[in-house]
Amino acid sequence: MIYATDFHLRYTIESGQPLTFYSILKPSGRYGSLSYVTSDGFVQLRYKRNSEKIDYSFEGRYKKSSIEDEIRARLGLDHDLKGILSAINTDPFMDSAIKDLYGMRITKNEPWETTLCFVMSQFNNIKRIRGIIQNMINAFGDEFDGRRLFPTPEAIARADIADIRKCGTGFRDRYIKHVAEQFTCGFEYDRLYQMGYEDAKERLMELDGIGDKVADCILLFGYGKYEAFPIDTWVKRVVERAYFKGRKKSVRQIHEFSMERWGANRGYAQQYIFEFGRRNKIG
DNA sequence: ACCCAGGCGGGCG
DNA sequence: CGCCCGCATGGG
Repeated sequence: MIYATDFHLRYTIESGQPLTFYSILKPSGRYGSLSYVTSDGFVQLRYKRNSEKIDYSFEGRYKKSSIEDEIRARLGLDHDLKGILSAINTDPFMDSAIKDLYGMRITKNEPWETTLCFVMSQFNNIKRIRGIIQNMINAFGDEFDGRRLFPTPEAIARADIADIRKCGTGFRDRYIKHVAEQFTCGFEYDRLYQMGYEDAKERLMELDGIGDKVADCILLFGYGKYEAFPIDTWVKRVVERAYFKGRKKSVRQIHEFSMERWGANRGYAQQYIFEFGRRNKIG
């Protein structure tokens, strides 16, 4: 049993971050049930009304002794949400986003899983990304008790590029193949945990198919580096509108602005801007 | 039919 | 640097 306060399950899951939570969210307000798959197994959660407790069950290669810590980490439940949000609440716009979405947390996913999902995300939409990821799970995931786990980089590295494309990846097929090969051999992705944000980002961007925005997503959702501020079409438009009277700004200028305004927790600021803008169709 | 989607790489000035 | 272009695919 996991205890969770200042937590909104639906906002967290629906805000486009842990894309492999492809499956079943049965929402009811801030509560609901959720099941997701990783490369290690399957997890089911029930966040119960009134008790603010999360019931869980799991199958796969998880250890009973550490599964609660893994779920807490994945859902961002150990973050000091109150403290972070009060630190980034610098203006009326952010204040309304925070009031609207209070309890939304930044999840911590596996680096490889995050990388695959966000390489897939370029020039794409969230609904279709989820479908393609599901296809890749079905096509390349190891079988466990009749179900498919999240595919390993090895499975995709040795796959035929035409079979990758059959999952619906489109032109991203060669990026996916390349990144999987690098994760299998040559790219020491665990080292990025020890590296500073700037260095880690530079290293990620050496890979074909990973640019400024995708690198920031990987660092934010896959490595827990909250200095990352992914700038997609939504965030760019919303920031221009809310903070620059609608004037066009370059990605570089928005990076500098976010750094000055929100500092070390600007990744959280980004997530509230993104989801608030998307839900209210601002931009 | 037309437009867009959590962008990126490459080529140009 | 900044700007512009093509890129697969499916849903509104």
